[in-house]
Amino acid sequence: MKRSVAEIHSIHPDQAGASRTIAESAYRRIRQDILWGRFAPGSPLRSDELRARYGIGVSPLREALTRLASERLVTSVGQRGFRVAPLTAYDVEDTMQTRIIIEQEALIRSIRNGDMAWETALVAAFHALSRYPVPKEPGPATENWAIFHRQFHMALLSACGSQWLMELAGLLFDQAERQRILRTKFGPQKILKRDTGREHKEIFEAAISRDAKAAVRALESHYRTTGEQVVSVLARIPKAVAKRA
Amino acid sequence: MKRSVAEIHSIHPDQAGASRTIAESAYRRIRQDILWGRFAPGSPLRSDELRARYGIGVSPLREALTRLASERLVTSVGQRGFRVAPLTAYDVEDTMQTRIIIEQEALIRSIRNGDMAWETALVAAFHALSRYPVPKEPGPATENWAIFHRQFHMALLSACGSQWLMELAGLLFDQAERQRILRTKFGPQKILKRDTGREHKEIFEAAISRDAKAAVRALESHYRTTGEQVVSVLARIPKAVAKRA
DNA sequence: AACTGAATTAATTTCCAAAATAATCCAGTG
DNA sequence: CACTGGATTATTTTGGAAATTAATTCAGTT
Repeated sequence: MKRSVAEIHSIHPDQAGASRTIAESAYRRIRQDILWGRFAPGSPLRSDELRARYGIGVSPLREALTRLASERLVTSVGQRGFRVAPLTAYDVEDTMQTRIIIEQEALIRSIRNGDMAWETALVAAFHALSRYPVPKEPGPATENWAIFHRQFHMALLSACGSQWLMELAGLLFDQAERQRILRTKFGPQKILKRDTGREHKEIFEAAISRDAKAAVRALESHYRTTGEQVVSVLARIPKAVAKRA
Repeated sequence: MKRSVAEIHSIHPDQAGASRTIAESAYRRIRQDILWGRFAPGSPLRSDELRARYGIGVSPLREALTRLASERLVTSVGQRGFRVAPLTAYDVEDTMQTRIIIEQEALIRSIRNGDMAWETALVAAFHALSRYPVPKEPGPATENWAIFHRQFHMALLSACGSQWLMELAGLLFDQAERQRILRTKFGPQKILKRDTGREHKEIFEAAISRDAKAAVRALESHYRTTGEQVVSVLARIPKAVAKRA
């Protein structure tokens, strides 16, 4: 039994429709704030502060944090509350490698199974991404670019036929996304002697021409470079020092 | 940077120490009840009923269910509550295949990296599993066997060095575990013309003798057989009919 | 009968105050 | 001065009542 692209596509919170509950929307807002580095890695997420910040009660807040903990964006220790997940070189490395495992498989299957709908969606996603100017500095334009970026990468995999692979790929994508954002936000500007547009083009063209080997190679190198860049500026990223042992 | 076996080992809820909060223990108890098929796939999890059953308030209950939803053991639709995740042939197939991808990689790395501590832990886990009588019918003995079974499979992978791979393997193991339990609980008894003990022995011996190829092959066939058996009795597994469209 | 929609009932979701636990402070002691 | 233990304060966690939303019932109409 196989699933259509449309069925599997866009299962992720980011693109899902309007939130039906406060807990859901709190989850998204906090998630976004963590992804965009508005809380330093390791910093405590105190319930009163967050309640004030998002204007909600404890129950939906707790629900949101629990959910984020299960995807490793926050950590939680019983009776000692929640913190933004810290970030170590090990985490970056591990995320990158695991991501490659998952996406490699998904990409191969996608290229094998992809029908015309897949091609079309991919072309569209690539076009949107390539036409959107790569932002020079943080701001709302950057956040838009990030949406197109995510959609492009997910579109690549979307014909893989596996709900689990899609979900795990999304999960790890967002982990890497936080790392990437922290890097651009706190790392030095000049590190950017890298042509991301070209890298995407390479992946795209290999995928569209059904060259699985080349596509996987390009994707892997793309992720590897990102990972290495993050590691190289890790020291500059602010970390909240654990006050409470 | 690499992590020790001990660090990565036993990160999963099942084996973690005593729960520090009610929400945590509710999470475990409900989880266990779902895994062991005490709620039919698709059946609604009504908050009043669960509160009475586990003797807890709404807040920890909700937290537990949210957490279970994030690992796909329950589904949730905003404003319409939670249900035990349904089970389709697609789910079984997808879980199996994804599991193979993850564990294959983890097992290869584990065999490559495993030190003496890994070997020792593996020998111990295998011994415990092989000496424990394979239970004929459901009961507490079966639940004990399941613990040893899980520990053996995780011990195989425990030297892979990747936290993510371990976590994802655990997640998918438990998905497959629910499927397996549903099968033994509701499927016909006689299907058991299968020597699980032999299969484990094969995997174990290949791993210990550092034959990655053979180990992966044996593991894959082990999982494939399990998956096929589940699919074959899927129709017999009770499903709650959706009363509320 | 089949359909509509208002009224009723049932369920989930939220807020908040009380309870439980952890962190901090501080005086007293060796 | 370091250290212990008890009191104080800060924070998390929980239970339940109130608010919100969904499901059902049923009278009125065609």
